[in-house]
Amino acid sequence: MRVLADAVGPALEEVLSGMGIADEVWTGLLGPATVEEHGDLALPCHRLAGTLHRQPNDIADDIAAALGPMLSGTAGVSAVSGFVNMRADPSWLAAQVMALLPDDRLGIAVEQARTVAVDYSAPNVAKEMHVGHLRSTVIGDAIVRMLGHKGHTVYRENHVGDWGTPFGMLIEHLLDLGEANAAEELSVGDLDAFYKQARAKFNSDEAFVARSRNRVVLLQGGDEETLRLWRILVDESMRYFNEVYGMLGVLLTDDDIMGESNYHHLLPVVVERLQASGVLEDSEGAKVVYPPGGWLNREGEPMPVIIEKADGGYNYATTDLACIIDRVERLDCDDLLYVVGSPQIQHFEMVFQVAEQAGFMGEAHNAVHVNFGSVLDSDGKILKSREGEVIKLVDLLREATSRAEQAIAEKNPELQGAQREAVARMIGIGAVKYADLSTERSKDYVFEWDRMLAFEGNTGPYLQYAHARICSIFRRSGIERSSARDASITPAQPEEALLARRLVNFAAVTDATLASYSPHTLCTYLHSLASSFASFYEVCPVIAAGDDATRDSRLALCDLTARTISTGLGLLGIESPEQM
RNA sequence: GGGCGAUUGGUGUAGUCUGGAUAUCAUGCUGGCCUUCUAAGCCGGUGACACGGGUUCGAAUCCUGUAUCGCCUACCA
Repeated sequence: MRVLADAVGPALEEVLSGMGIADEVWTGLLGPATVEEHGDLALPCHRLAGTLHRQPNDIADDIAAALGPMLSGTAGVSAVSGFVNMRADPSWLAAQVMALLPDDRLGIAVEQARTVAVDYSAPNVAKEMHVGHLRSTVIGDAIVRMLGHKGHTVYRENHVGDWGTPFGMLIEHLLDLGEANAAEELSVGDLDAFYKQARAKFNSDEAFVARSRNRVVLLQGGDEETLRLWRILVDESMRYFNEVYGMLGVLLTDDDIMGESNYHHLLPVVVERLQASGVLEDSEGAKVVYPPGGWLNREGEPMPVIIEKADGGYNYATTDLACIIDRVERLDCDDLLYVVGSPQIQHFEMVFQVAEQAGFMGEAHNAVHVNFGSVLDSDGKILKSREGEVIKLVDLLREATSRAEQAIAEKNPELQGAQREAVARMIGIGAVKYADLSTERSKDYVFEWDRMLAFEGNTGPYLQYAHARICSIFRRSGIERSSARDASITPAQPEEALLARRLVNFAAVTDATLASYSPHTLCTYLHSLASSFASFYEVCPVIAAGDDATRDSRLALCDLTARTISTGLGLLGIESPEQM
């Protein structure tokens, strides 16, 4: 509990410095009490025993005795088996919660603005978006929202795969189909079929292969007609991606597209600058850089980053270096975030090392690979679009929405028509997003329909349900939400006190979430908040509370809980319906 | 072969960075709770730190070895 730690800090410092304990020693020991009955904060004293030459129990007793009077009105202090425990005083807690009531930001501070580029989503033109693309898009979206809320300047960078050798093949297939037919084919959203047809011809038809190779040369050379055809592929794909983004409700727009083709003209510049900085070497006809990480290949020989291939072509790493230059020098970014899967850990480590070595980034720049685990099939293999039938993202989202609509029809038949559809969308999409955001991002997970579409337990709908119930209380009481905000809060019942404790932690949890770019931290918190609300809801009648003071206090707790849930879910890119 | 990472109740999962008291939550199974604000809910029971060493007053957490799994290991992106 950060607010309590801040509040008791000065008193602890006074007592412990009097005992000859340095600040950095005890601040490292102070933490949340691991046993809830003991309190909110604990200071284990066992490690002090050596330096003070006394028993941990005696040390804890002495600290507690000195601290107790000083913290009167803030926290109750006790000593148990070598731990000093501090429990927030109900009146102090009430004051903290009441301070949040009029605060639109619910305690979340605006920070000194940094400029941050977030690279995420990055689908491939003329390829289907499948469930594997979900994580980058959803995690990136949450990080973008949180950064913005903290006052930072954020550049959303959608690094679309819109360039490279497959486009020769794709353009020739487009011509074979005829432009109008091809556009039709693409707009239906069956990108996989289009890609597979092209690939099949490429594998079986030599004339087609020759045309494709020639077409790549024309594309690279800037041939106008070829570029026009390429544009059709890109535009049709982007139209489809935007449809998916619309269903998902993420912030990405056409303005955020910075595909690989945008960096194409910079690639020779990357080579020149690496050359100039003296790190570029020749190896087997290719131009390479050996970053300082001690990387080895299969044969145990030093492994380089390939900047320019022996045939004069460029690699992925070269484009990433061009991106770094662009983001640092044109956008003036402090932080570069890459929301990209874990298999590319080594790639990014090497690229970052090259960028530092060549002076593209300095001490002030902070490049982070926000990696995430793979989506696996039921055999534990990575879901790949090339083999087998892959679940299309749109199908997952449609299924989620339709299951949600079915659930509403059963559980709340009064919701009808367009309103029901809108709520079904919020619940269905919220469930899918929450399922993806709520586990630690670096872990792999096995894709299961029922896991992604669960509406019970630790799920998005559970949090939305708590929110909707609160809205319902206000609807029935006829009391305006805003009128609850100058109430006096008295957390008399244990359920009320627990709810208050959780509410007060929101800002600290949000900061911790952003510090590690781990949306699951916020998810875990919001679930515990919703859970403590549900317990409160069972035992603390609000509208039918015995007296006005209790009712107003509870209404204020409800209002604050609803705002915390909707703000928290909002930071994750999940909506909070008022009814469900 | 080398490198990186993972392993927590039947299942899924938090905690591991920064060691602390009785390991979180969910699901499953099980026993209760709808004439009062939405039962997508609440209350109770059940059940887990891969294995072996080491460091420490104290290890899921740090070090080390083993097993199993995943990823990466130069001209794909």
